[in-house]
Amino acid sequence: MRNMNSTDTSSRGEQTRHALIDAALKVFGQAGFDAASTRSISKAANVNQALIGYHFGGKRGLYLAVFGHILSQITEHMAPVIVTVSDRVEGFSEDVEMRRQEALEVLIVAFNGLIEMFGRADSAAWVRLIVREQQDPTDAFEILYEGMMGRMMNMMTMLVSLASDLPEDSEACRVRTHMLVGQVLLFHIARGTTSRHLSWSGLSPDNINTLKEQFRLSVEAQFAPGAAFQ
Amino acid sequence: MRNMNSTDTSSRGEQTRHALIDAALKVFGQAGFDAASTRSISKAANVNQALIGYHFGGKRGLYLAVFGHILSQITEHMAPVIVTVSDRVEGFSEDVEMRRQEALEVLIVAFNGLIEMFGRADSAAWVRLIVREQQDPTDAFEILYEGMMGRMMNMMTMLVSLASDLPEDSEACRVRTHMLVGQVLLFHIARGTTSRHLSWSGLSPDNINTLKEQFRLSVEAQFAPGAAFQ
DNA sequence: CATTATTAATCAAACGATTAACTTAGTCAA
DNA sequence: TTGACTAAGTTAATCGTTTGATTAATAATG
Repeated sequence: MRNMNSTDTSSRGEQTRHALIDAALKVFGQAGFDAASTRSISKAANVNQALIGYHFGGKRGLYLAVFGHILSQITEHMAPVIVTVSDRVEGFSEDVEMRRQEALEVLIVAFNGLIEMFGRADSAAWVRLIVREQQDPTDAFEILYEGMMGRMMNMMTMLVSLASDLPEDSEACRVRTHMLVGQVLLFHIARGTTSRHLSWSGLSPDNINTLKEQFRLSVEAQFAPGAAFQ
Repeated sequence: MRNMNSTDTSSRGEQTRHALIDAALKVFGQAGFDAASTRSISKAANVNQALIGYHFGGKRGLYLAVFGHILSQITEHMAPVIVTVSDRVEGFSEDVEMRRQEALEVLIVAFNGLIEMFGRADSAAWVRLIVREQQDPTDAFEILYEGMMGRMMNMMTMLVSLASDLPEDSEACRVRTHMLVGQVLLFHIARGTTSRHLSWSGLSPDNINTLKEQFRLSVEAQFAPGAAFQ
């Protein structure tokens, strides 16, 4: 019964699928998987409820399709960042101290890409979905991690290793990388506390700039030549 | 037949309420508010389903009661930490440099308290609930923030201010404080990524110690006398 | 004219809430 | 000590809704 036509990208069915994924992204993000009803999603997409079953096999199938969409969004945004990082890493100096400084710069570039991606207005919906999946990951999270997030974490870890004296595969290096990610992501994850403690409503471009600036100061201090990094 | 005290805290009803809150904490934490059914909660509590309505007015009332319970747990754990901090702050030196060093030490003590609290085995259930509430806070989150979390954030901000040159009410100071919290909390919030990137399953006492150690190194570098703070 | 897509209607299951009957426990007059 | 009386607590059953899924009939497409 169900059929995924991949040649007609703007066929009738394709439009419906797109409308459903778009609406589902918002409704799932707002309410979570269980609280979101297929009826509210189909209504938001201006589409008959039975079409969810027809095109995606069911509610769960639509949910997974949403994560496929998120993955493509993230990939699209981070691809140029990854290319930039790869290019610059190849040209790193032989000198240890110079290379540390270069790696530090690239590390900040990479994290700025992360901050900007999560700062985009339309990312708010899928940040919620990702956070929910983090709690007890399912197949949906697997799509993201295998597709992109794992790669990004490894890239960040490599840069941290180059910018410090920590071996790339050491636990300390991975923990410190994780902490850097935490410094950035909590502003998006813990909106409840963020909005109250900082009196920020949402994350304006100004707020994003403040974030990038303070993160840079923090990282430069942590990776300063004299810093006790072991 | 007059053994039972009339002002007792372990009357029949009180036992039922406790059993329900205990079970609800687990089920709500596991599945979230919507996916958790009153039937599954009452079954886990070995109690009739109608008693949720009788004792708490309904599902939502039980949910709020669970957050009241969480608040008391957090308060219980953090109270001694807050006392310690308050005491030591009062005895801080007049000398600026010495005070910075003292504040840094106390800051680490305070954060270690935070790390230990979230590291407790039984905290996993309510960490999930808090994270869920962070996304779009309701009355339930208000209970936590007004009751404890706001106070703690302000305390941390004060310590950051004393350990740096940042004014306590400056945006930079609050942002940096928030980043420190993020360094610690992401390990509990983003379990999906944590477990994959670090090959940690759950958070063992060893992992907690690693966390404290690496956090201390990070903070000492960030607050080193030479660090460019602001 | 056959494939693809859409529609309204309907299904059984699960949901939160509520009811009325029933049990337990503490109070107090006799 | 007893036993009727009352309030608090508990129980099984049922209420009306909403849920995700599925059906058969219809429409659009190329």
